[in-house]
Amino acid sequence: MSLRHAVLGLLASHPATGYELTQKFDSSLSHAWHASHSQIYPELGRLAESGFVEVVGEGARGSRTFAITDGGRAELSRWMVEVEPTRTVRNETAVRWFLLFLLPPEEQRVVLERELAHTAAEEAMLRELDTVIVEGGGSPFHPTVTLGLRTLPVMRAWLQEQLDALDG
Amino acid sequence: MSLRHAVLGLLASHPATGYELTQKFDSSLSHAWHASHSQIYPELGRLAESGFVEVVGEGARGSRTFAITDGGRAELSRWMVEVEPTRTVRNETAVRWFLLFLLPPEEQRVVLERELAHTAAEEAMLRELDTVIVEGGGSPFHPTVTLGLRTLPVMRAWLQEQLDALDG
DNA sequence: GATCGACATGTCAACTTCGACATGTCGAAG
DNA sequence: CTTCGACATGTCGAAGTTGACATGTCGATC
Repeated sequence: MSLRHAVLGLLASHPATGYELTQKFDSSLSHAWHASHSQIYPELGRLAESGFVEVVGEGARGSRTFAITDGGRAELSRWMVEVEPTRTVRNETAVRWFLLFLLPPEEQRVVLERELAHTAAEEAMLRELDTVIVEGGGSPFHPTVTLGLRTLPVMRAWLQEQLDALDG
Repeated sequence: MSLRHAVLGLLASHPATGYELTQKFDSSLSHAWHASHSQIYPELGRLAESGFVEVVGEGARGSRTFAITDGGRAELSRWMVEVEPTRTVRNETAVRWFLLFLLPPEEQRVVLERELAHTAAEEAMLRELDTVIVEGGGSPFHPTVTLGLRTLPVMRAWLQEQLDALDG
């Protein structure tokens, strides 16, 4: 279960409310792991019970800000360094790209154009995020943005090539 | 649920037994979707009930070979072209890379070296698969292998840079 | 003819995830 | 003063996934 350590990791970077964590799962972490608020709130409760996070403040509308504890930091390190990674992946887009060439050419074209547009949009979003981070003085997550900005053009070029091959 | 369409897609490429499909999920499809035999056999049953696949032969040890039907092919096309893709991803390795820079440098180094070794091994495996496919006269899945052979070196270079940055 | 590893299928309880429902607050704009 | 959208948390049944248990066959090697 990576959810537990993903939440712990986000809190290791900065204290946050469940709501803010949900937003981070929707934005920065969305390319690695998906989770909705209905998973995040119970998980925060379990992490608190384990002593890995604690409530450090209460704000408007009943919001509670959680922070990682020393025990939580130790657990995060232990998991990152000592626990053998689970290499299983679940990525519907990758399944679709994999199966694409079983379709008739005209259907391939429709899918390729949709994927090309989506990839270009992702790239634009990442470029914007990159600017925000650089101008904001950096972030421990910046290297991952750099990686995305290198892999997305490779994917976009590949999609374009496949599209060109349909015509050629 | 992509499992259904991943199984359907594999059968669209070639008839297969549940056992063979399990092997394909462990090898070629492993970078896109993970599933074990305990999911695949019941799914084959459900696909047969829906009329998307059918048993086309029985072999040794009670094995049954399934093939896609015309209805199955239509369903695969419908899903690929008309159903809006779910863009959610679940990738523990990506979570680990994302959280890496929250760790102390010495722990980063350990993780980076492990990931570098794993990425190099993946690359070697894909190169071998590429050779097998090219010598075997091609495959509808070959373009995806090409994509992997382009993205993996980008990732490997990135990992190496992060490692170099720890020393420099 | 015994053993062993790959082939082959199946079930099931525990756990994780999804999507809908539910409830309420706060600030801004009309 | 009402309305509306963002903020904020929570539960729960249904669906999907995992990992262990279970069972048996076939071919090759000793």
